[in-house]
Amino acid sequence: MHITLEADYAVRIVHCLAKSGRRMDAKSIAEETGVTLRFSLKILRKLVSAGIIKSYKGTQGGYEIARPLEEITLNDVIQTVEGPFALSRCLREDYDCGQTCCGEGECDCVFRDIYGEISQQVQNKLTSVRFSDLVKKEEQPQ
Amino acid sequence: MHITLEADYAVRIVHCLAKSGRRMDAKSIAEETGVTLRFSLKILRKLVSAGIIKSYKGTQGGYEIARPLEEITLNDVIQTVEGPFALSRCLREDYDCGQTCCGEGECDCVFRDIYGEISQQVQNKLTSVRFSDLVKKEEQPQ
DNA sequence: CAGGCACTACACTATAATAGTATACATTTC
DNA sequence: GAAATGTATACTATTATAGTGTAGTGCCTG
Repeated sequence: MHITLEADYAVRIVHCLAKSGRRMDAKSIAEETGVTLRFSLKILRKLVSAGIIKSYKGTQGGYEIARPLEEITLNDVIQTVEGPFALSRCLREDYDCGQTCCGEGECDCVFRDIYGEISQQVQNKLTSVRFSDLVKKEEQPQ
Repeated sequence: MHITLEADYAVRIVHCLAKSGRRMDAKSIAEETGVTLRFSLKILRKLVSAGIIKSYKGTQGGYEIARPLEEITLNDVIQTVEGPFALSRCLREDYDCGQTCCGEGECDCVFRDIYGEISQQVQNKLTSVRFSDLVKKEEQPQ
């Protein structure tokens, strides 16, 4: 029902890096966001793979935002961790709902369309939120 | 991330009763919906408590829809099983997100508003779907 | 008015998904 | 070349979901 804690953490982490505007090492990110170091590292790697942040090894290494904040949306970050938002399992391609109404593999019941539409709306909404806006909003409260 | 299977089953069950328009016993409902009998019974009880369906004991007992189909929405059914839709845990009253940005008990970060707004939209959408429409839609396909 | 049918109640177990951790390794800078 | 920092993969713990067991209650029918 909820987005996972991991996705929630990922959002916090990107937000943290976006706010700072500088390179930060995993330890600082973990402290700042309240996520354990190890779990942060795991999430950071996924964000790197997704091209949302860049990593640098060695002394003075760390992570920084990889592209303009205008081009990073909430949906990008959440999707990196848990895939595209789907209200019901039957929207997943590989899911077999087992309903008599539905054929093999592909669910075809009346609810699929409704769930699909709602999921699309959620994705659109999440896509409309850019990290540039979030950072701006906090700099000038109100 | 997804609504639970239980909620999904609950929707199928109400839909099944709505379509039939008659009293049905748990066994028939279970067969019709593909949900195991025991789990059906559990869900049926919740739906009875919520006033969505009525139950009758004894021989010739069973379940039937308790109010006009126009007054039963997808949201009613899903909410009965899993409470109001909330995209993130921090929307739950009792949840402490542990973030440094947030005070005790009440989360106050920038994302809360966004998640809250989206959750409200999902609820509105789910509330707009009445079982009367669903049954009608299937009687006259297209 | 008794017997069985059908729902009720609650507590328990199993499974799966999420959350978190351990260990070993690969780069980079000083 | 040593310390700092990220990478990779596999493992364990915890929680939530899904499903079951057992006993009980009320109602209809014969």
